[in-house]
Amino acid sequence: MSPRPTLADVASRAGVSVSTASLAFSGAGPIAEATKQRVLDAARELDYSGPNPLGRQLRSGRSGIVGVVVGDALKRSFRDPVSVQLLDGLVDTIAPAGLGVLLIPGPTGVDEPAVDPLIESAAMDVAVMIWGGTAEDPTLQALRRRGIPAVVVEGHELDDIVTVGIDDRAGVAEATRHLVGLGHRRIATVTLPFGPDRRAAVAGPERIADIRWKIAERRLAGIDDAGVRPVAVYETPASLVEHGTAAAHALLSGPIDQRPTAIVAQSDLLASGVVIGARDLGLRVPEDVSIAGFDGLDLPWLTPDVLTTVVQPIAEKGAVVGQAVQRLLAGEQPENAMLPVSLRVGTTTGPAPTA
Amino acid sequence: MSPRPTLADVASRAGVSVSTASLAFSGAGPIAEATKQRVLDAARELDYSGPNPLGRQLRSGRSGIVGVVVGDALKRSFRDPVSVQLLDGLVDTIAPAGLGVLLIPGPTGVDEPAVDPLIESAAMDVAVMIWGGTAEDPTLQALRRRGIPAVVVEGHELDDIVTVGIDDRAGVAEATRHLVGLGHRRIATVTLPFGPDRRAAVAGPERIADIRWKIAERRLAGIDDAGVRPVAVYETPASLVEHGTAAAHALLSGPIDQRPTAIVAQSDLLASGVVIGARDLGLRVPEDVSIAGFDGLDLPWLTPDVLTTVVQPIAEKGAVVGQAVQRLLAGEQPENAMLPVSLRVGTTTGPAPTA
DNA sequence: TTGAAAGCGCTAACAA
DNA sequence: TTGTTAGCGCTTTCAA
Repeated sequence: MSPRPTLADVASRAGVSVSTASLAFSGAGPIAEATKQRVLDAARELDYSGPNPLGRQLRSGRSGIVGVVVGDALKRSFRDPVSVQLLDGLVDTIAPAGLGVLLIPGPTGVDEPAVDPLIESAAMDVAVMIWGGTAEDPTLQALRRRGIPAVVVEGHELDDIVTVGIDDRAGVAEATRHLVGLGHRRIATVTLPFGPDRRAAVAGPERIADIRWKIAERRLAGIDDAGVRPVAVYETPASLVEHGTAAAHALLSGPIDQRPTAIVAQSDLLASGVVIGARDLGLRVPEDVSIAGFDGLDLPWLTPDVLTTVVQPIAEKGAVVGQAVQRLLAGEQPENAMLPVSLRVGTTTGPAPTA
Repeated sequence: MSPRPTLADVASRAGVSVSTASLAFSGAGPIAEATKQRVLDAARELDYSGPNPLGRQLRSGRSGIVGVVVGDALKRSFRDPVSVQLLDGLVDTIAPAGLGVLLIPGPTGVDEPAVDPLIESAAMDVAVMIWGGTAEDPTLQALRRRGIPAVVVEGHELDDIVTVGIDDRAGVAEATRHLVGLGHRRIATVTLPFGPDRRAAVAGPERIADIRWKIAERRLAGIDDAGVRPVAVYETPASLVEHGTAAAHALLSGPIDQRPTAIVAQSDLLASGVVIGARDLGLRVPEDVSIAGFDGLDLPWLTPDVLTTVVQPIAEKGAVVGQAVQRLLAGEQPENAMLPVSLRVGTTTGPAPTA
């Protein structure tokens, strides 16, 4: 089989110059209809399927690729519907602009601090980090070094990157106040990971003072904002149902007069795990314990129960990220964005037990 | 800010030729250690972060990109853990080779037959379709036209593409025989989508004769292989819990002497939905109705129940796809692969009710 | 409306 | 071990 034909082959077969042939495909300049047809015919005859993107990319200096750094192994990230829906909103927004998403696995753990080779050397015009990242993040540093602009979701606000987040602090505060209003006084919380050194345990004050990832920190601060001091802060290694279940077992096994009457989880997956764990222990939800989540997901397996949760506009967040990406590509400097959230009261929270 | 430095800038600052500078970065030839250091120093001084991938790509004719066509809107595809775990296995396998995954949304519906523009014009060396695709699939045709080799998961076996699948037909047959062995005679089945025109309804014979997507067809054939004629075939629009629940409502609402005593679902998500739906109707699982699934997922929210299911090696399937991709890149012609499955008996199947 | 020519940034023969 | 040279396939001035 012969090598793939190039634009030059097509041009010579059509009896025109390469530049004219280019025009026939790009439509980026005036060209006689007849000439154009001749070029396209020649292309068909040669089985030429259009300009090689590699040539175009080198010439334009643009790859049309948006690198998306997911928080972790894909397997873990994508078990989280929040990441997936965000990605979906992002793709929907940038696809019309001809941009594609390159998946880049994030750091797998503390022990393996090396960034994925794709971050060092893949062609991309912009990068998106969908889950946090600290200022000294090696990923961010590598991107900086390469001069690739970045959009960070739920991260620290830094000067040289664009941040897109939600008002999660206020959301958690509202959920907490809702519980206080129901008479709850012993409130515990189940959090997202504090940083790359993921743990599954109740966190002490020193540990809490050393939270790396902003998202956990802000949502924890929301409880404080509501004037509540949680009776326990349980840190999970990932936003997954099973970690919520483990948290429930740890938090709810104590004597009735000491165990929390309400639990605020920092994600819906964790919250639904807490619901399951509470039931494992023979507790009724919400009669014995009230449980609130965060995200506003649809959790079909919880039906008929509906989680009380802080609803965040996930797809919209993805769209906002997509817009920021396009603005960066256009050479503009997008503003940081902060999207609002709202409390949705479901069936998993109720009056505090009177006992 | 000045334009990004190029290899030529670095070379001239280091007082060497461009090709020597190239060697300093690629290590693809003999170079004196001192020279190399000089080049790297010059690079650091100029804030040069390594060769521009675009140049390398054009030169080599390779983008290092594997386009992965997901079955549908990402949102839907990635709610399916099977797709996600497959992708994870694939990424793990090809990442060490420096290959990246470009996400390409598949066709959204019948009404919108256009393929994603990325398929027509994104730079990629190989394409992977993670969920079926028929011979006349526009996606496959576009790839063919562009001369991009393809690996298809769970699809038709075609001459010019590599197929990776599992022995699902035998797996379903085994699950069905397990039920027959438990005394079940009235067995219904809940299937994956038949094709792009997704429906949620019991399918008649004509509809069944016109299944487009191989995966549903093969798993249905497995029931036949076990010598069972299903009392009803319920087709779902997607492998999601809620569709399984709807199927259960449709299949299990009839009078006790007519309703199926066992249901074989073509996925675990569907099966767990069926379990939930059966319980909604006040039926006990497995006392009143036995339910078997397919995939072998961990479903934390089903605990303490464990689904009886056909376990498939999903991550391994992803790895096999990754190997096929690399072989194609090496110019070889990989064999089609068919991976084995095995039945895992859980707590959701039991003896047929004696009534 | 078309063509000639330059060059995007890099790598790889080949020669020195 | 290093340098010279050519060119990957394309787009875009600029001139005709």
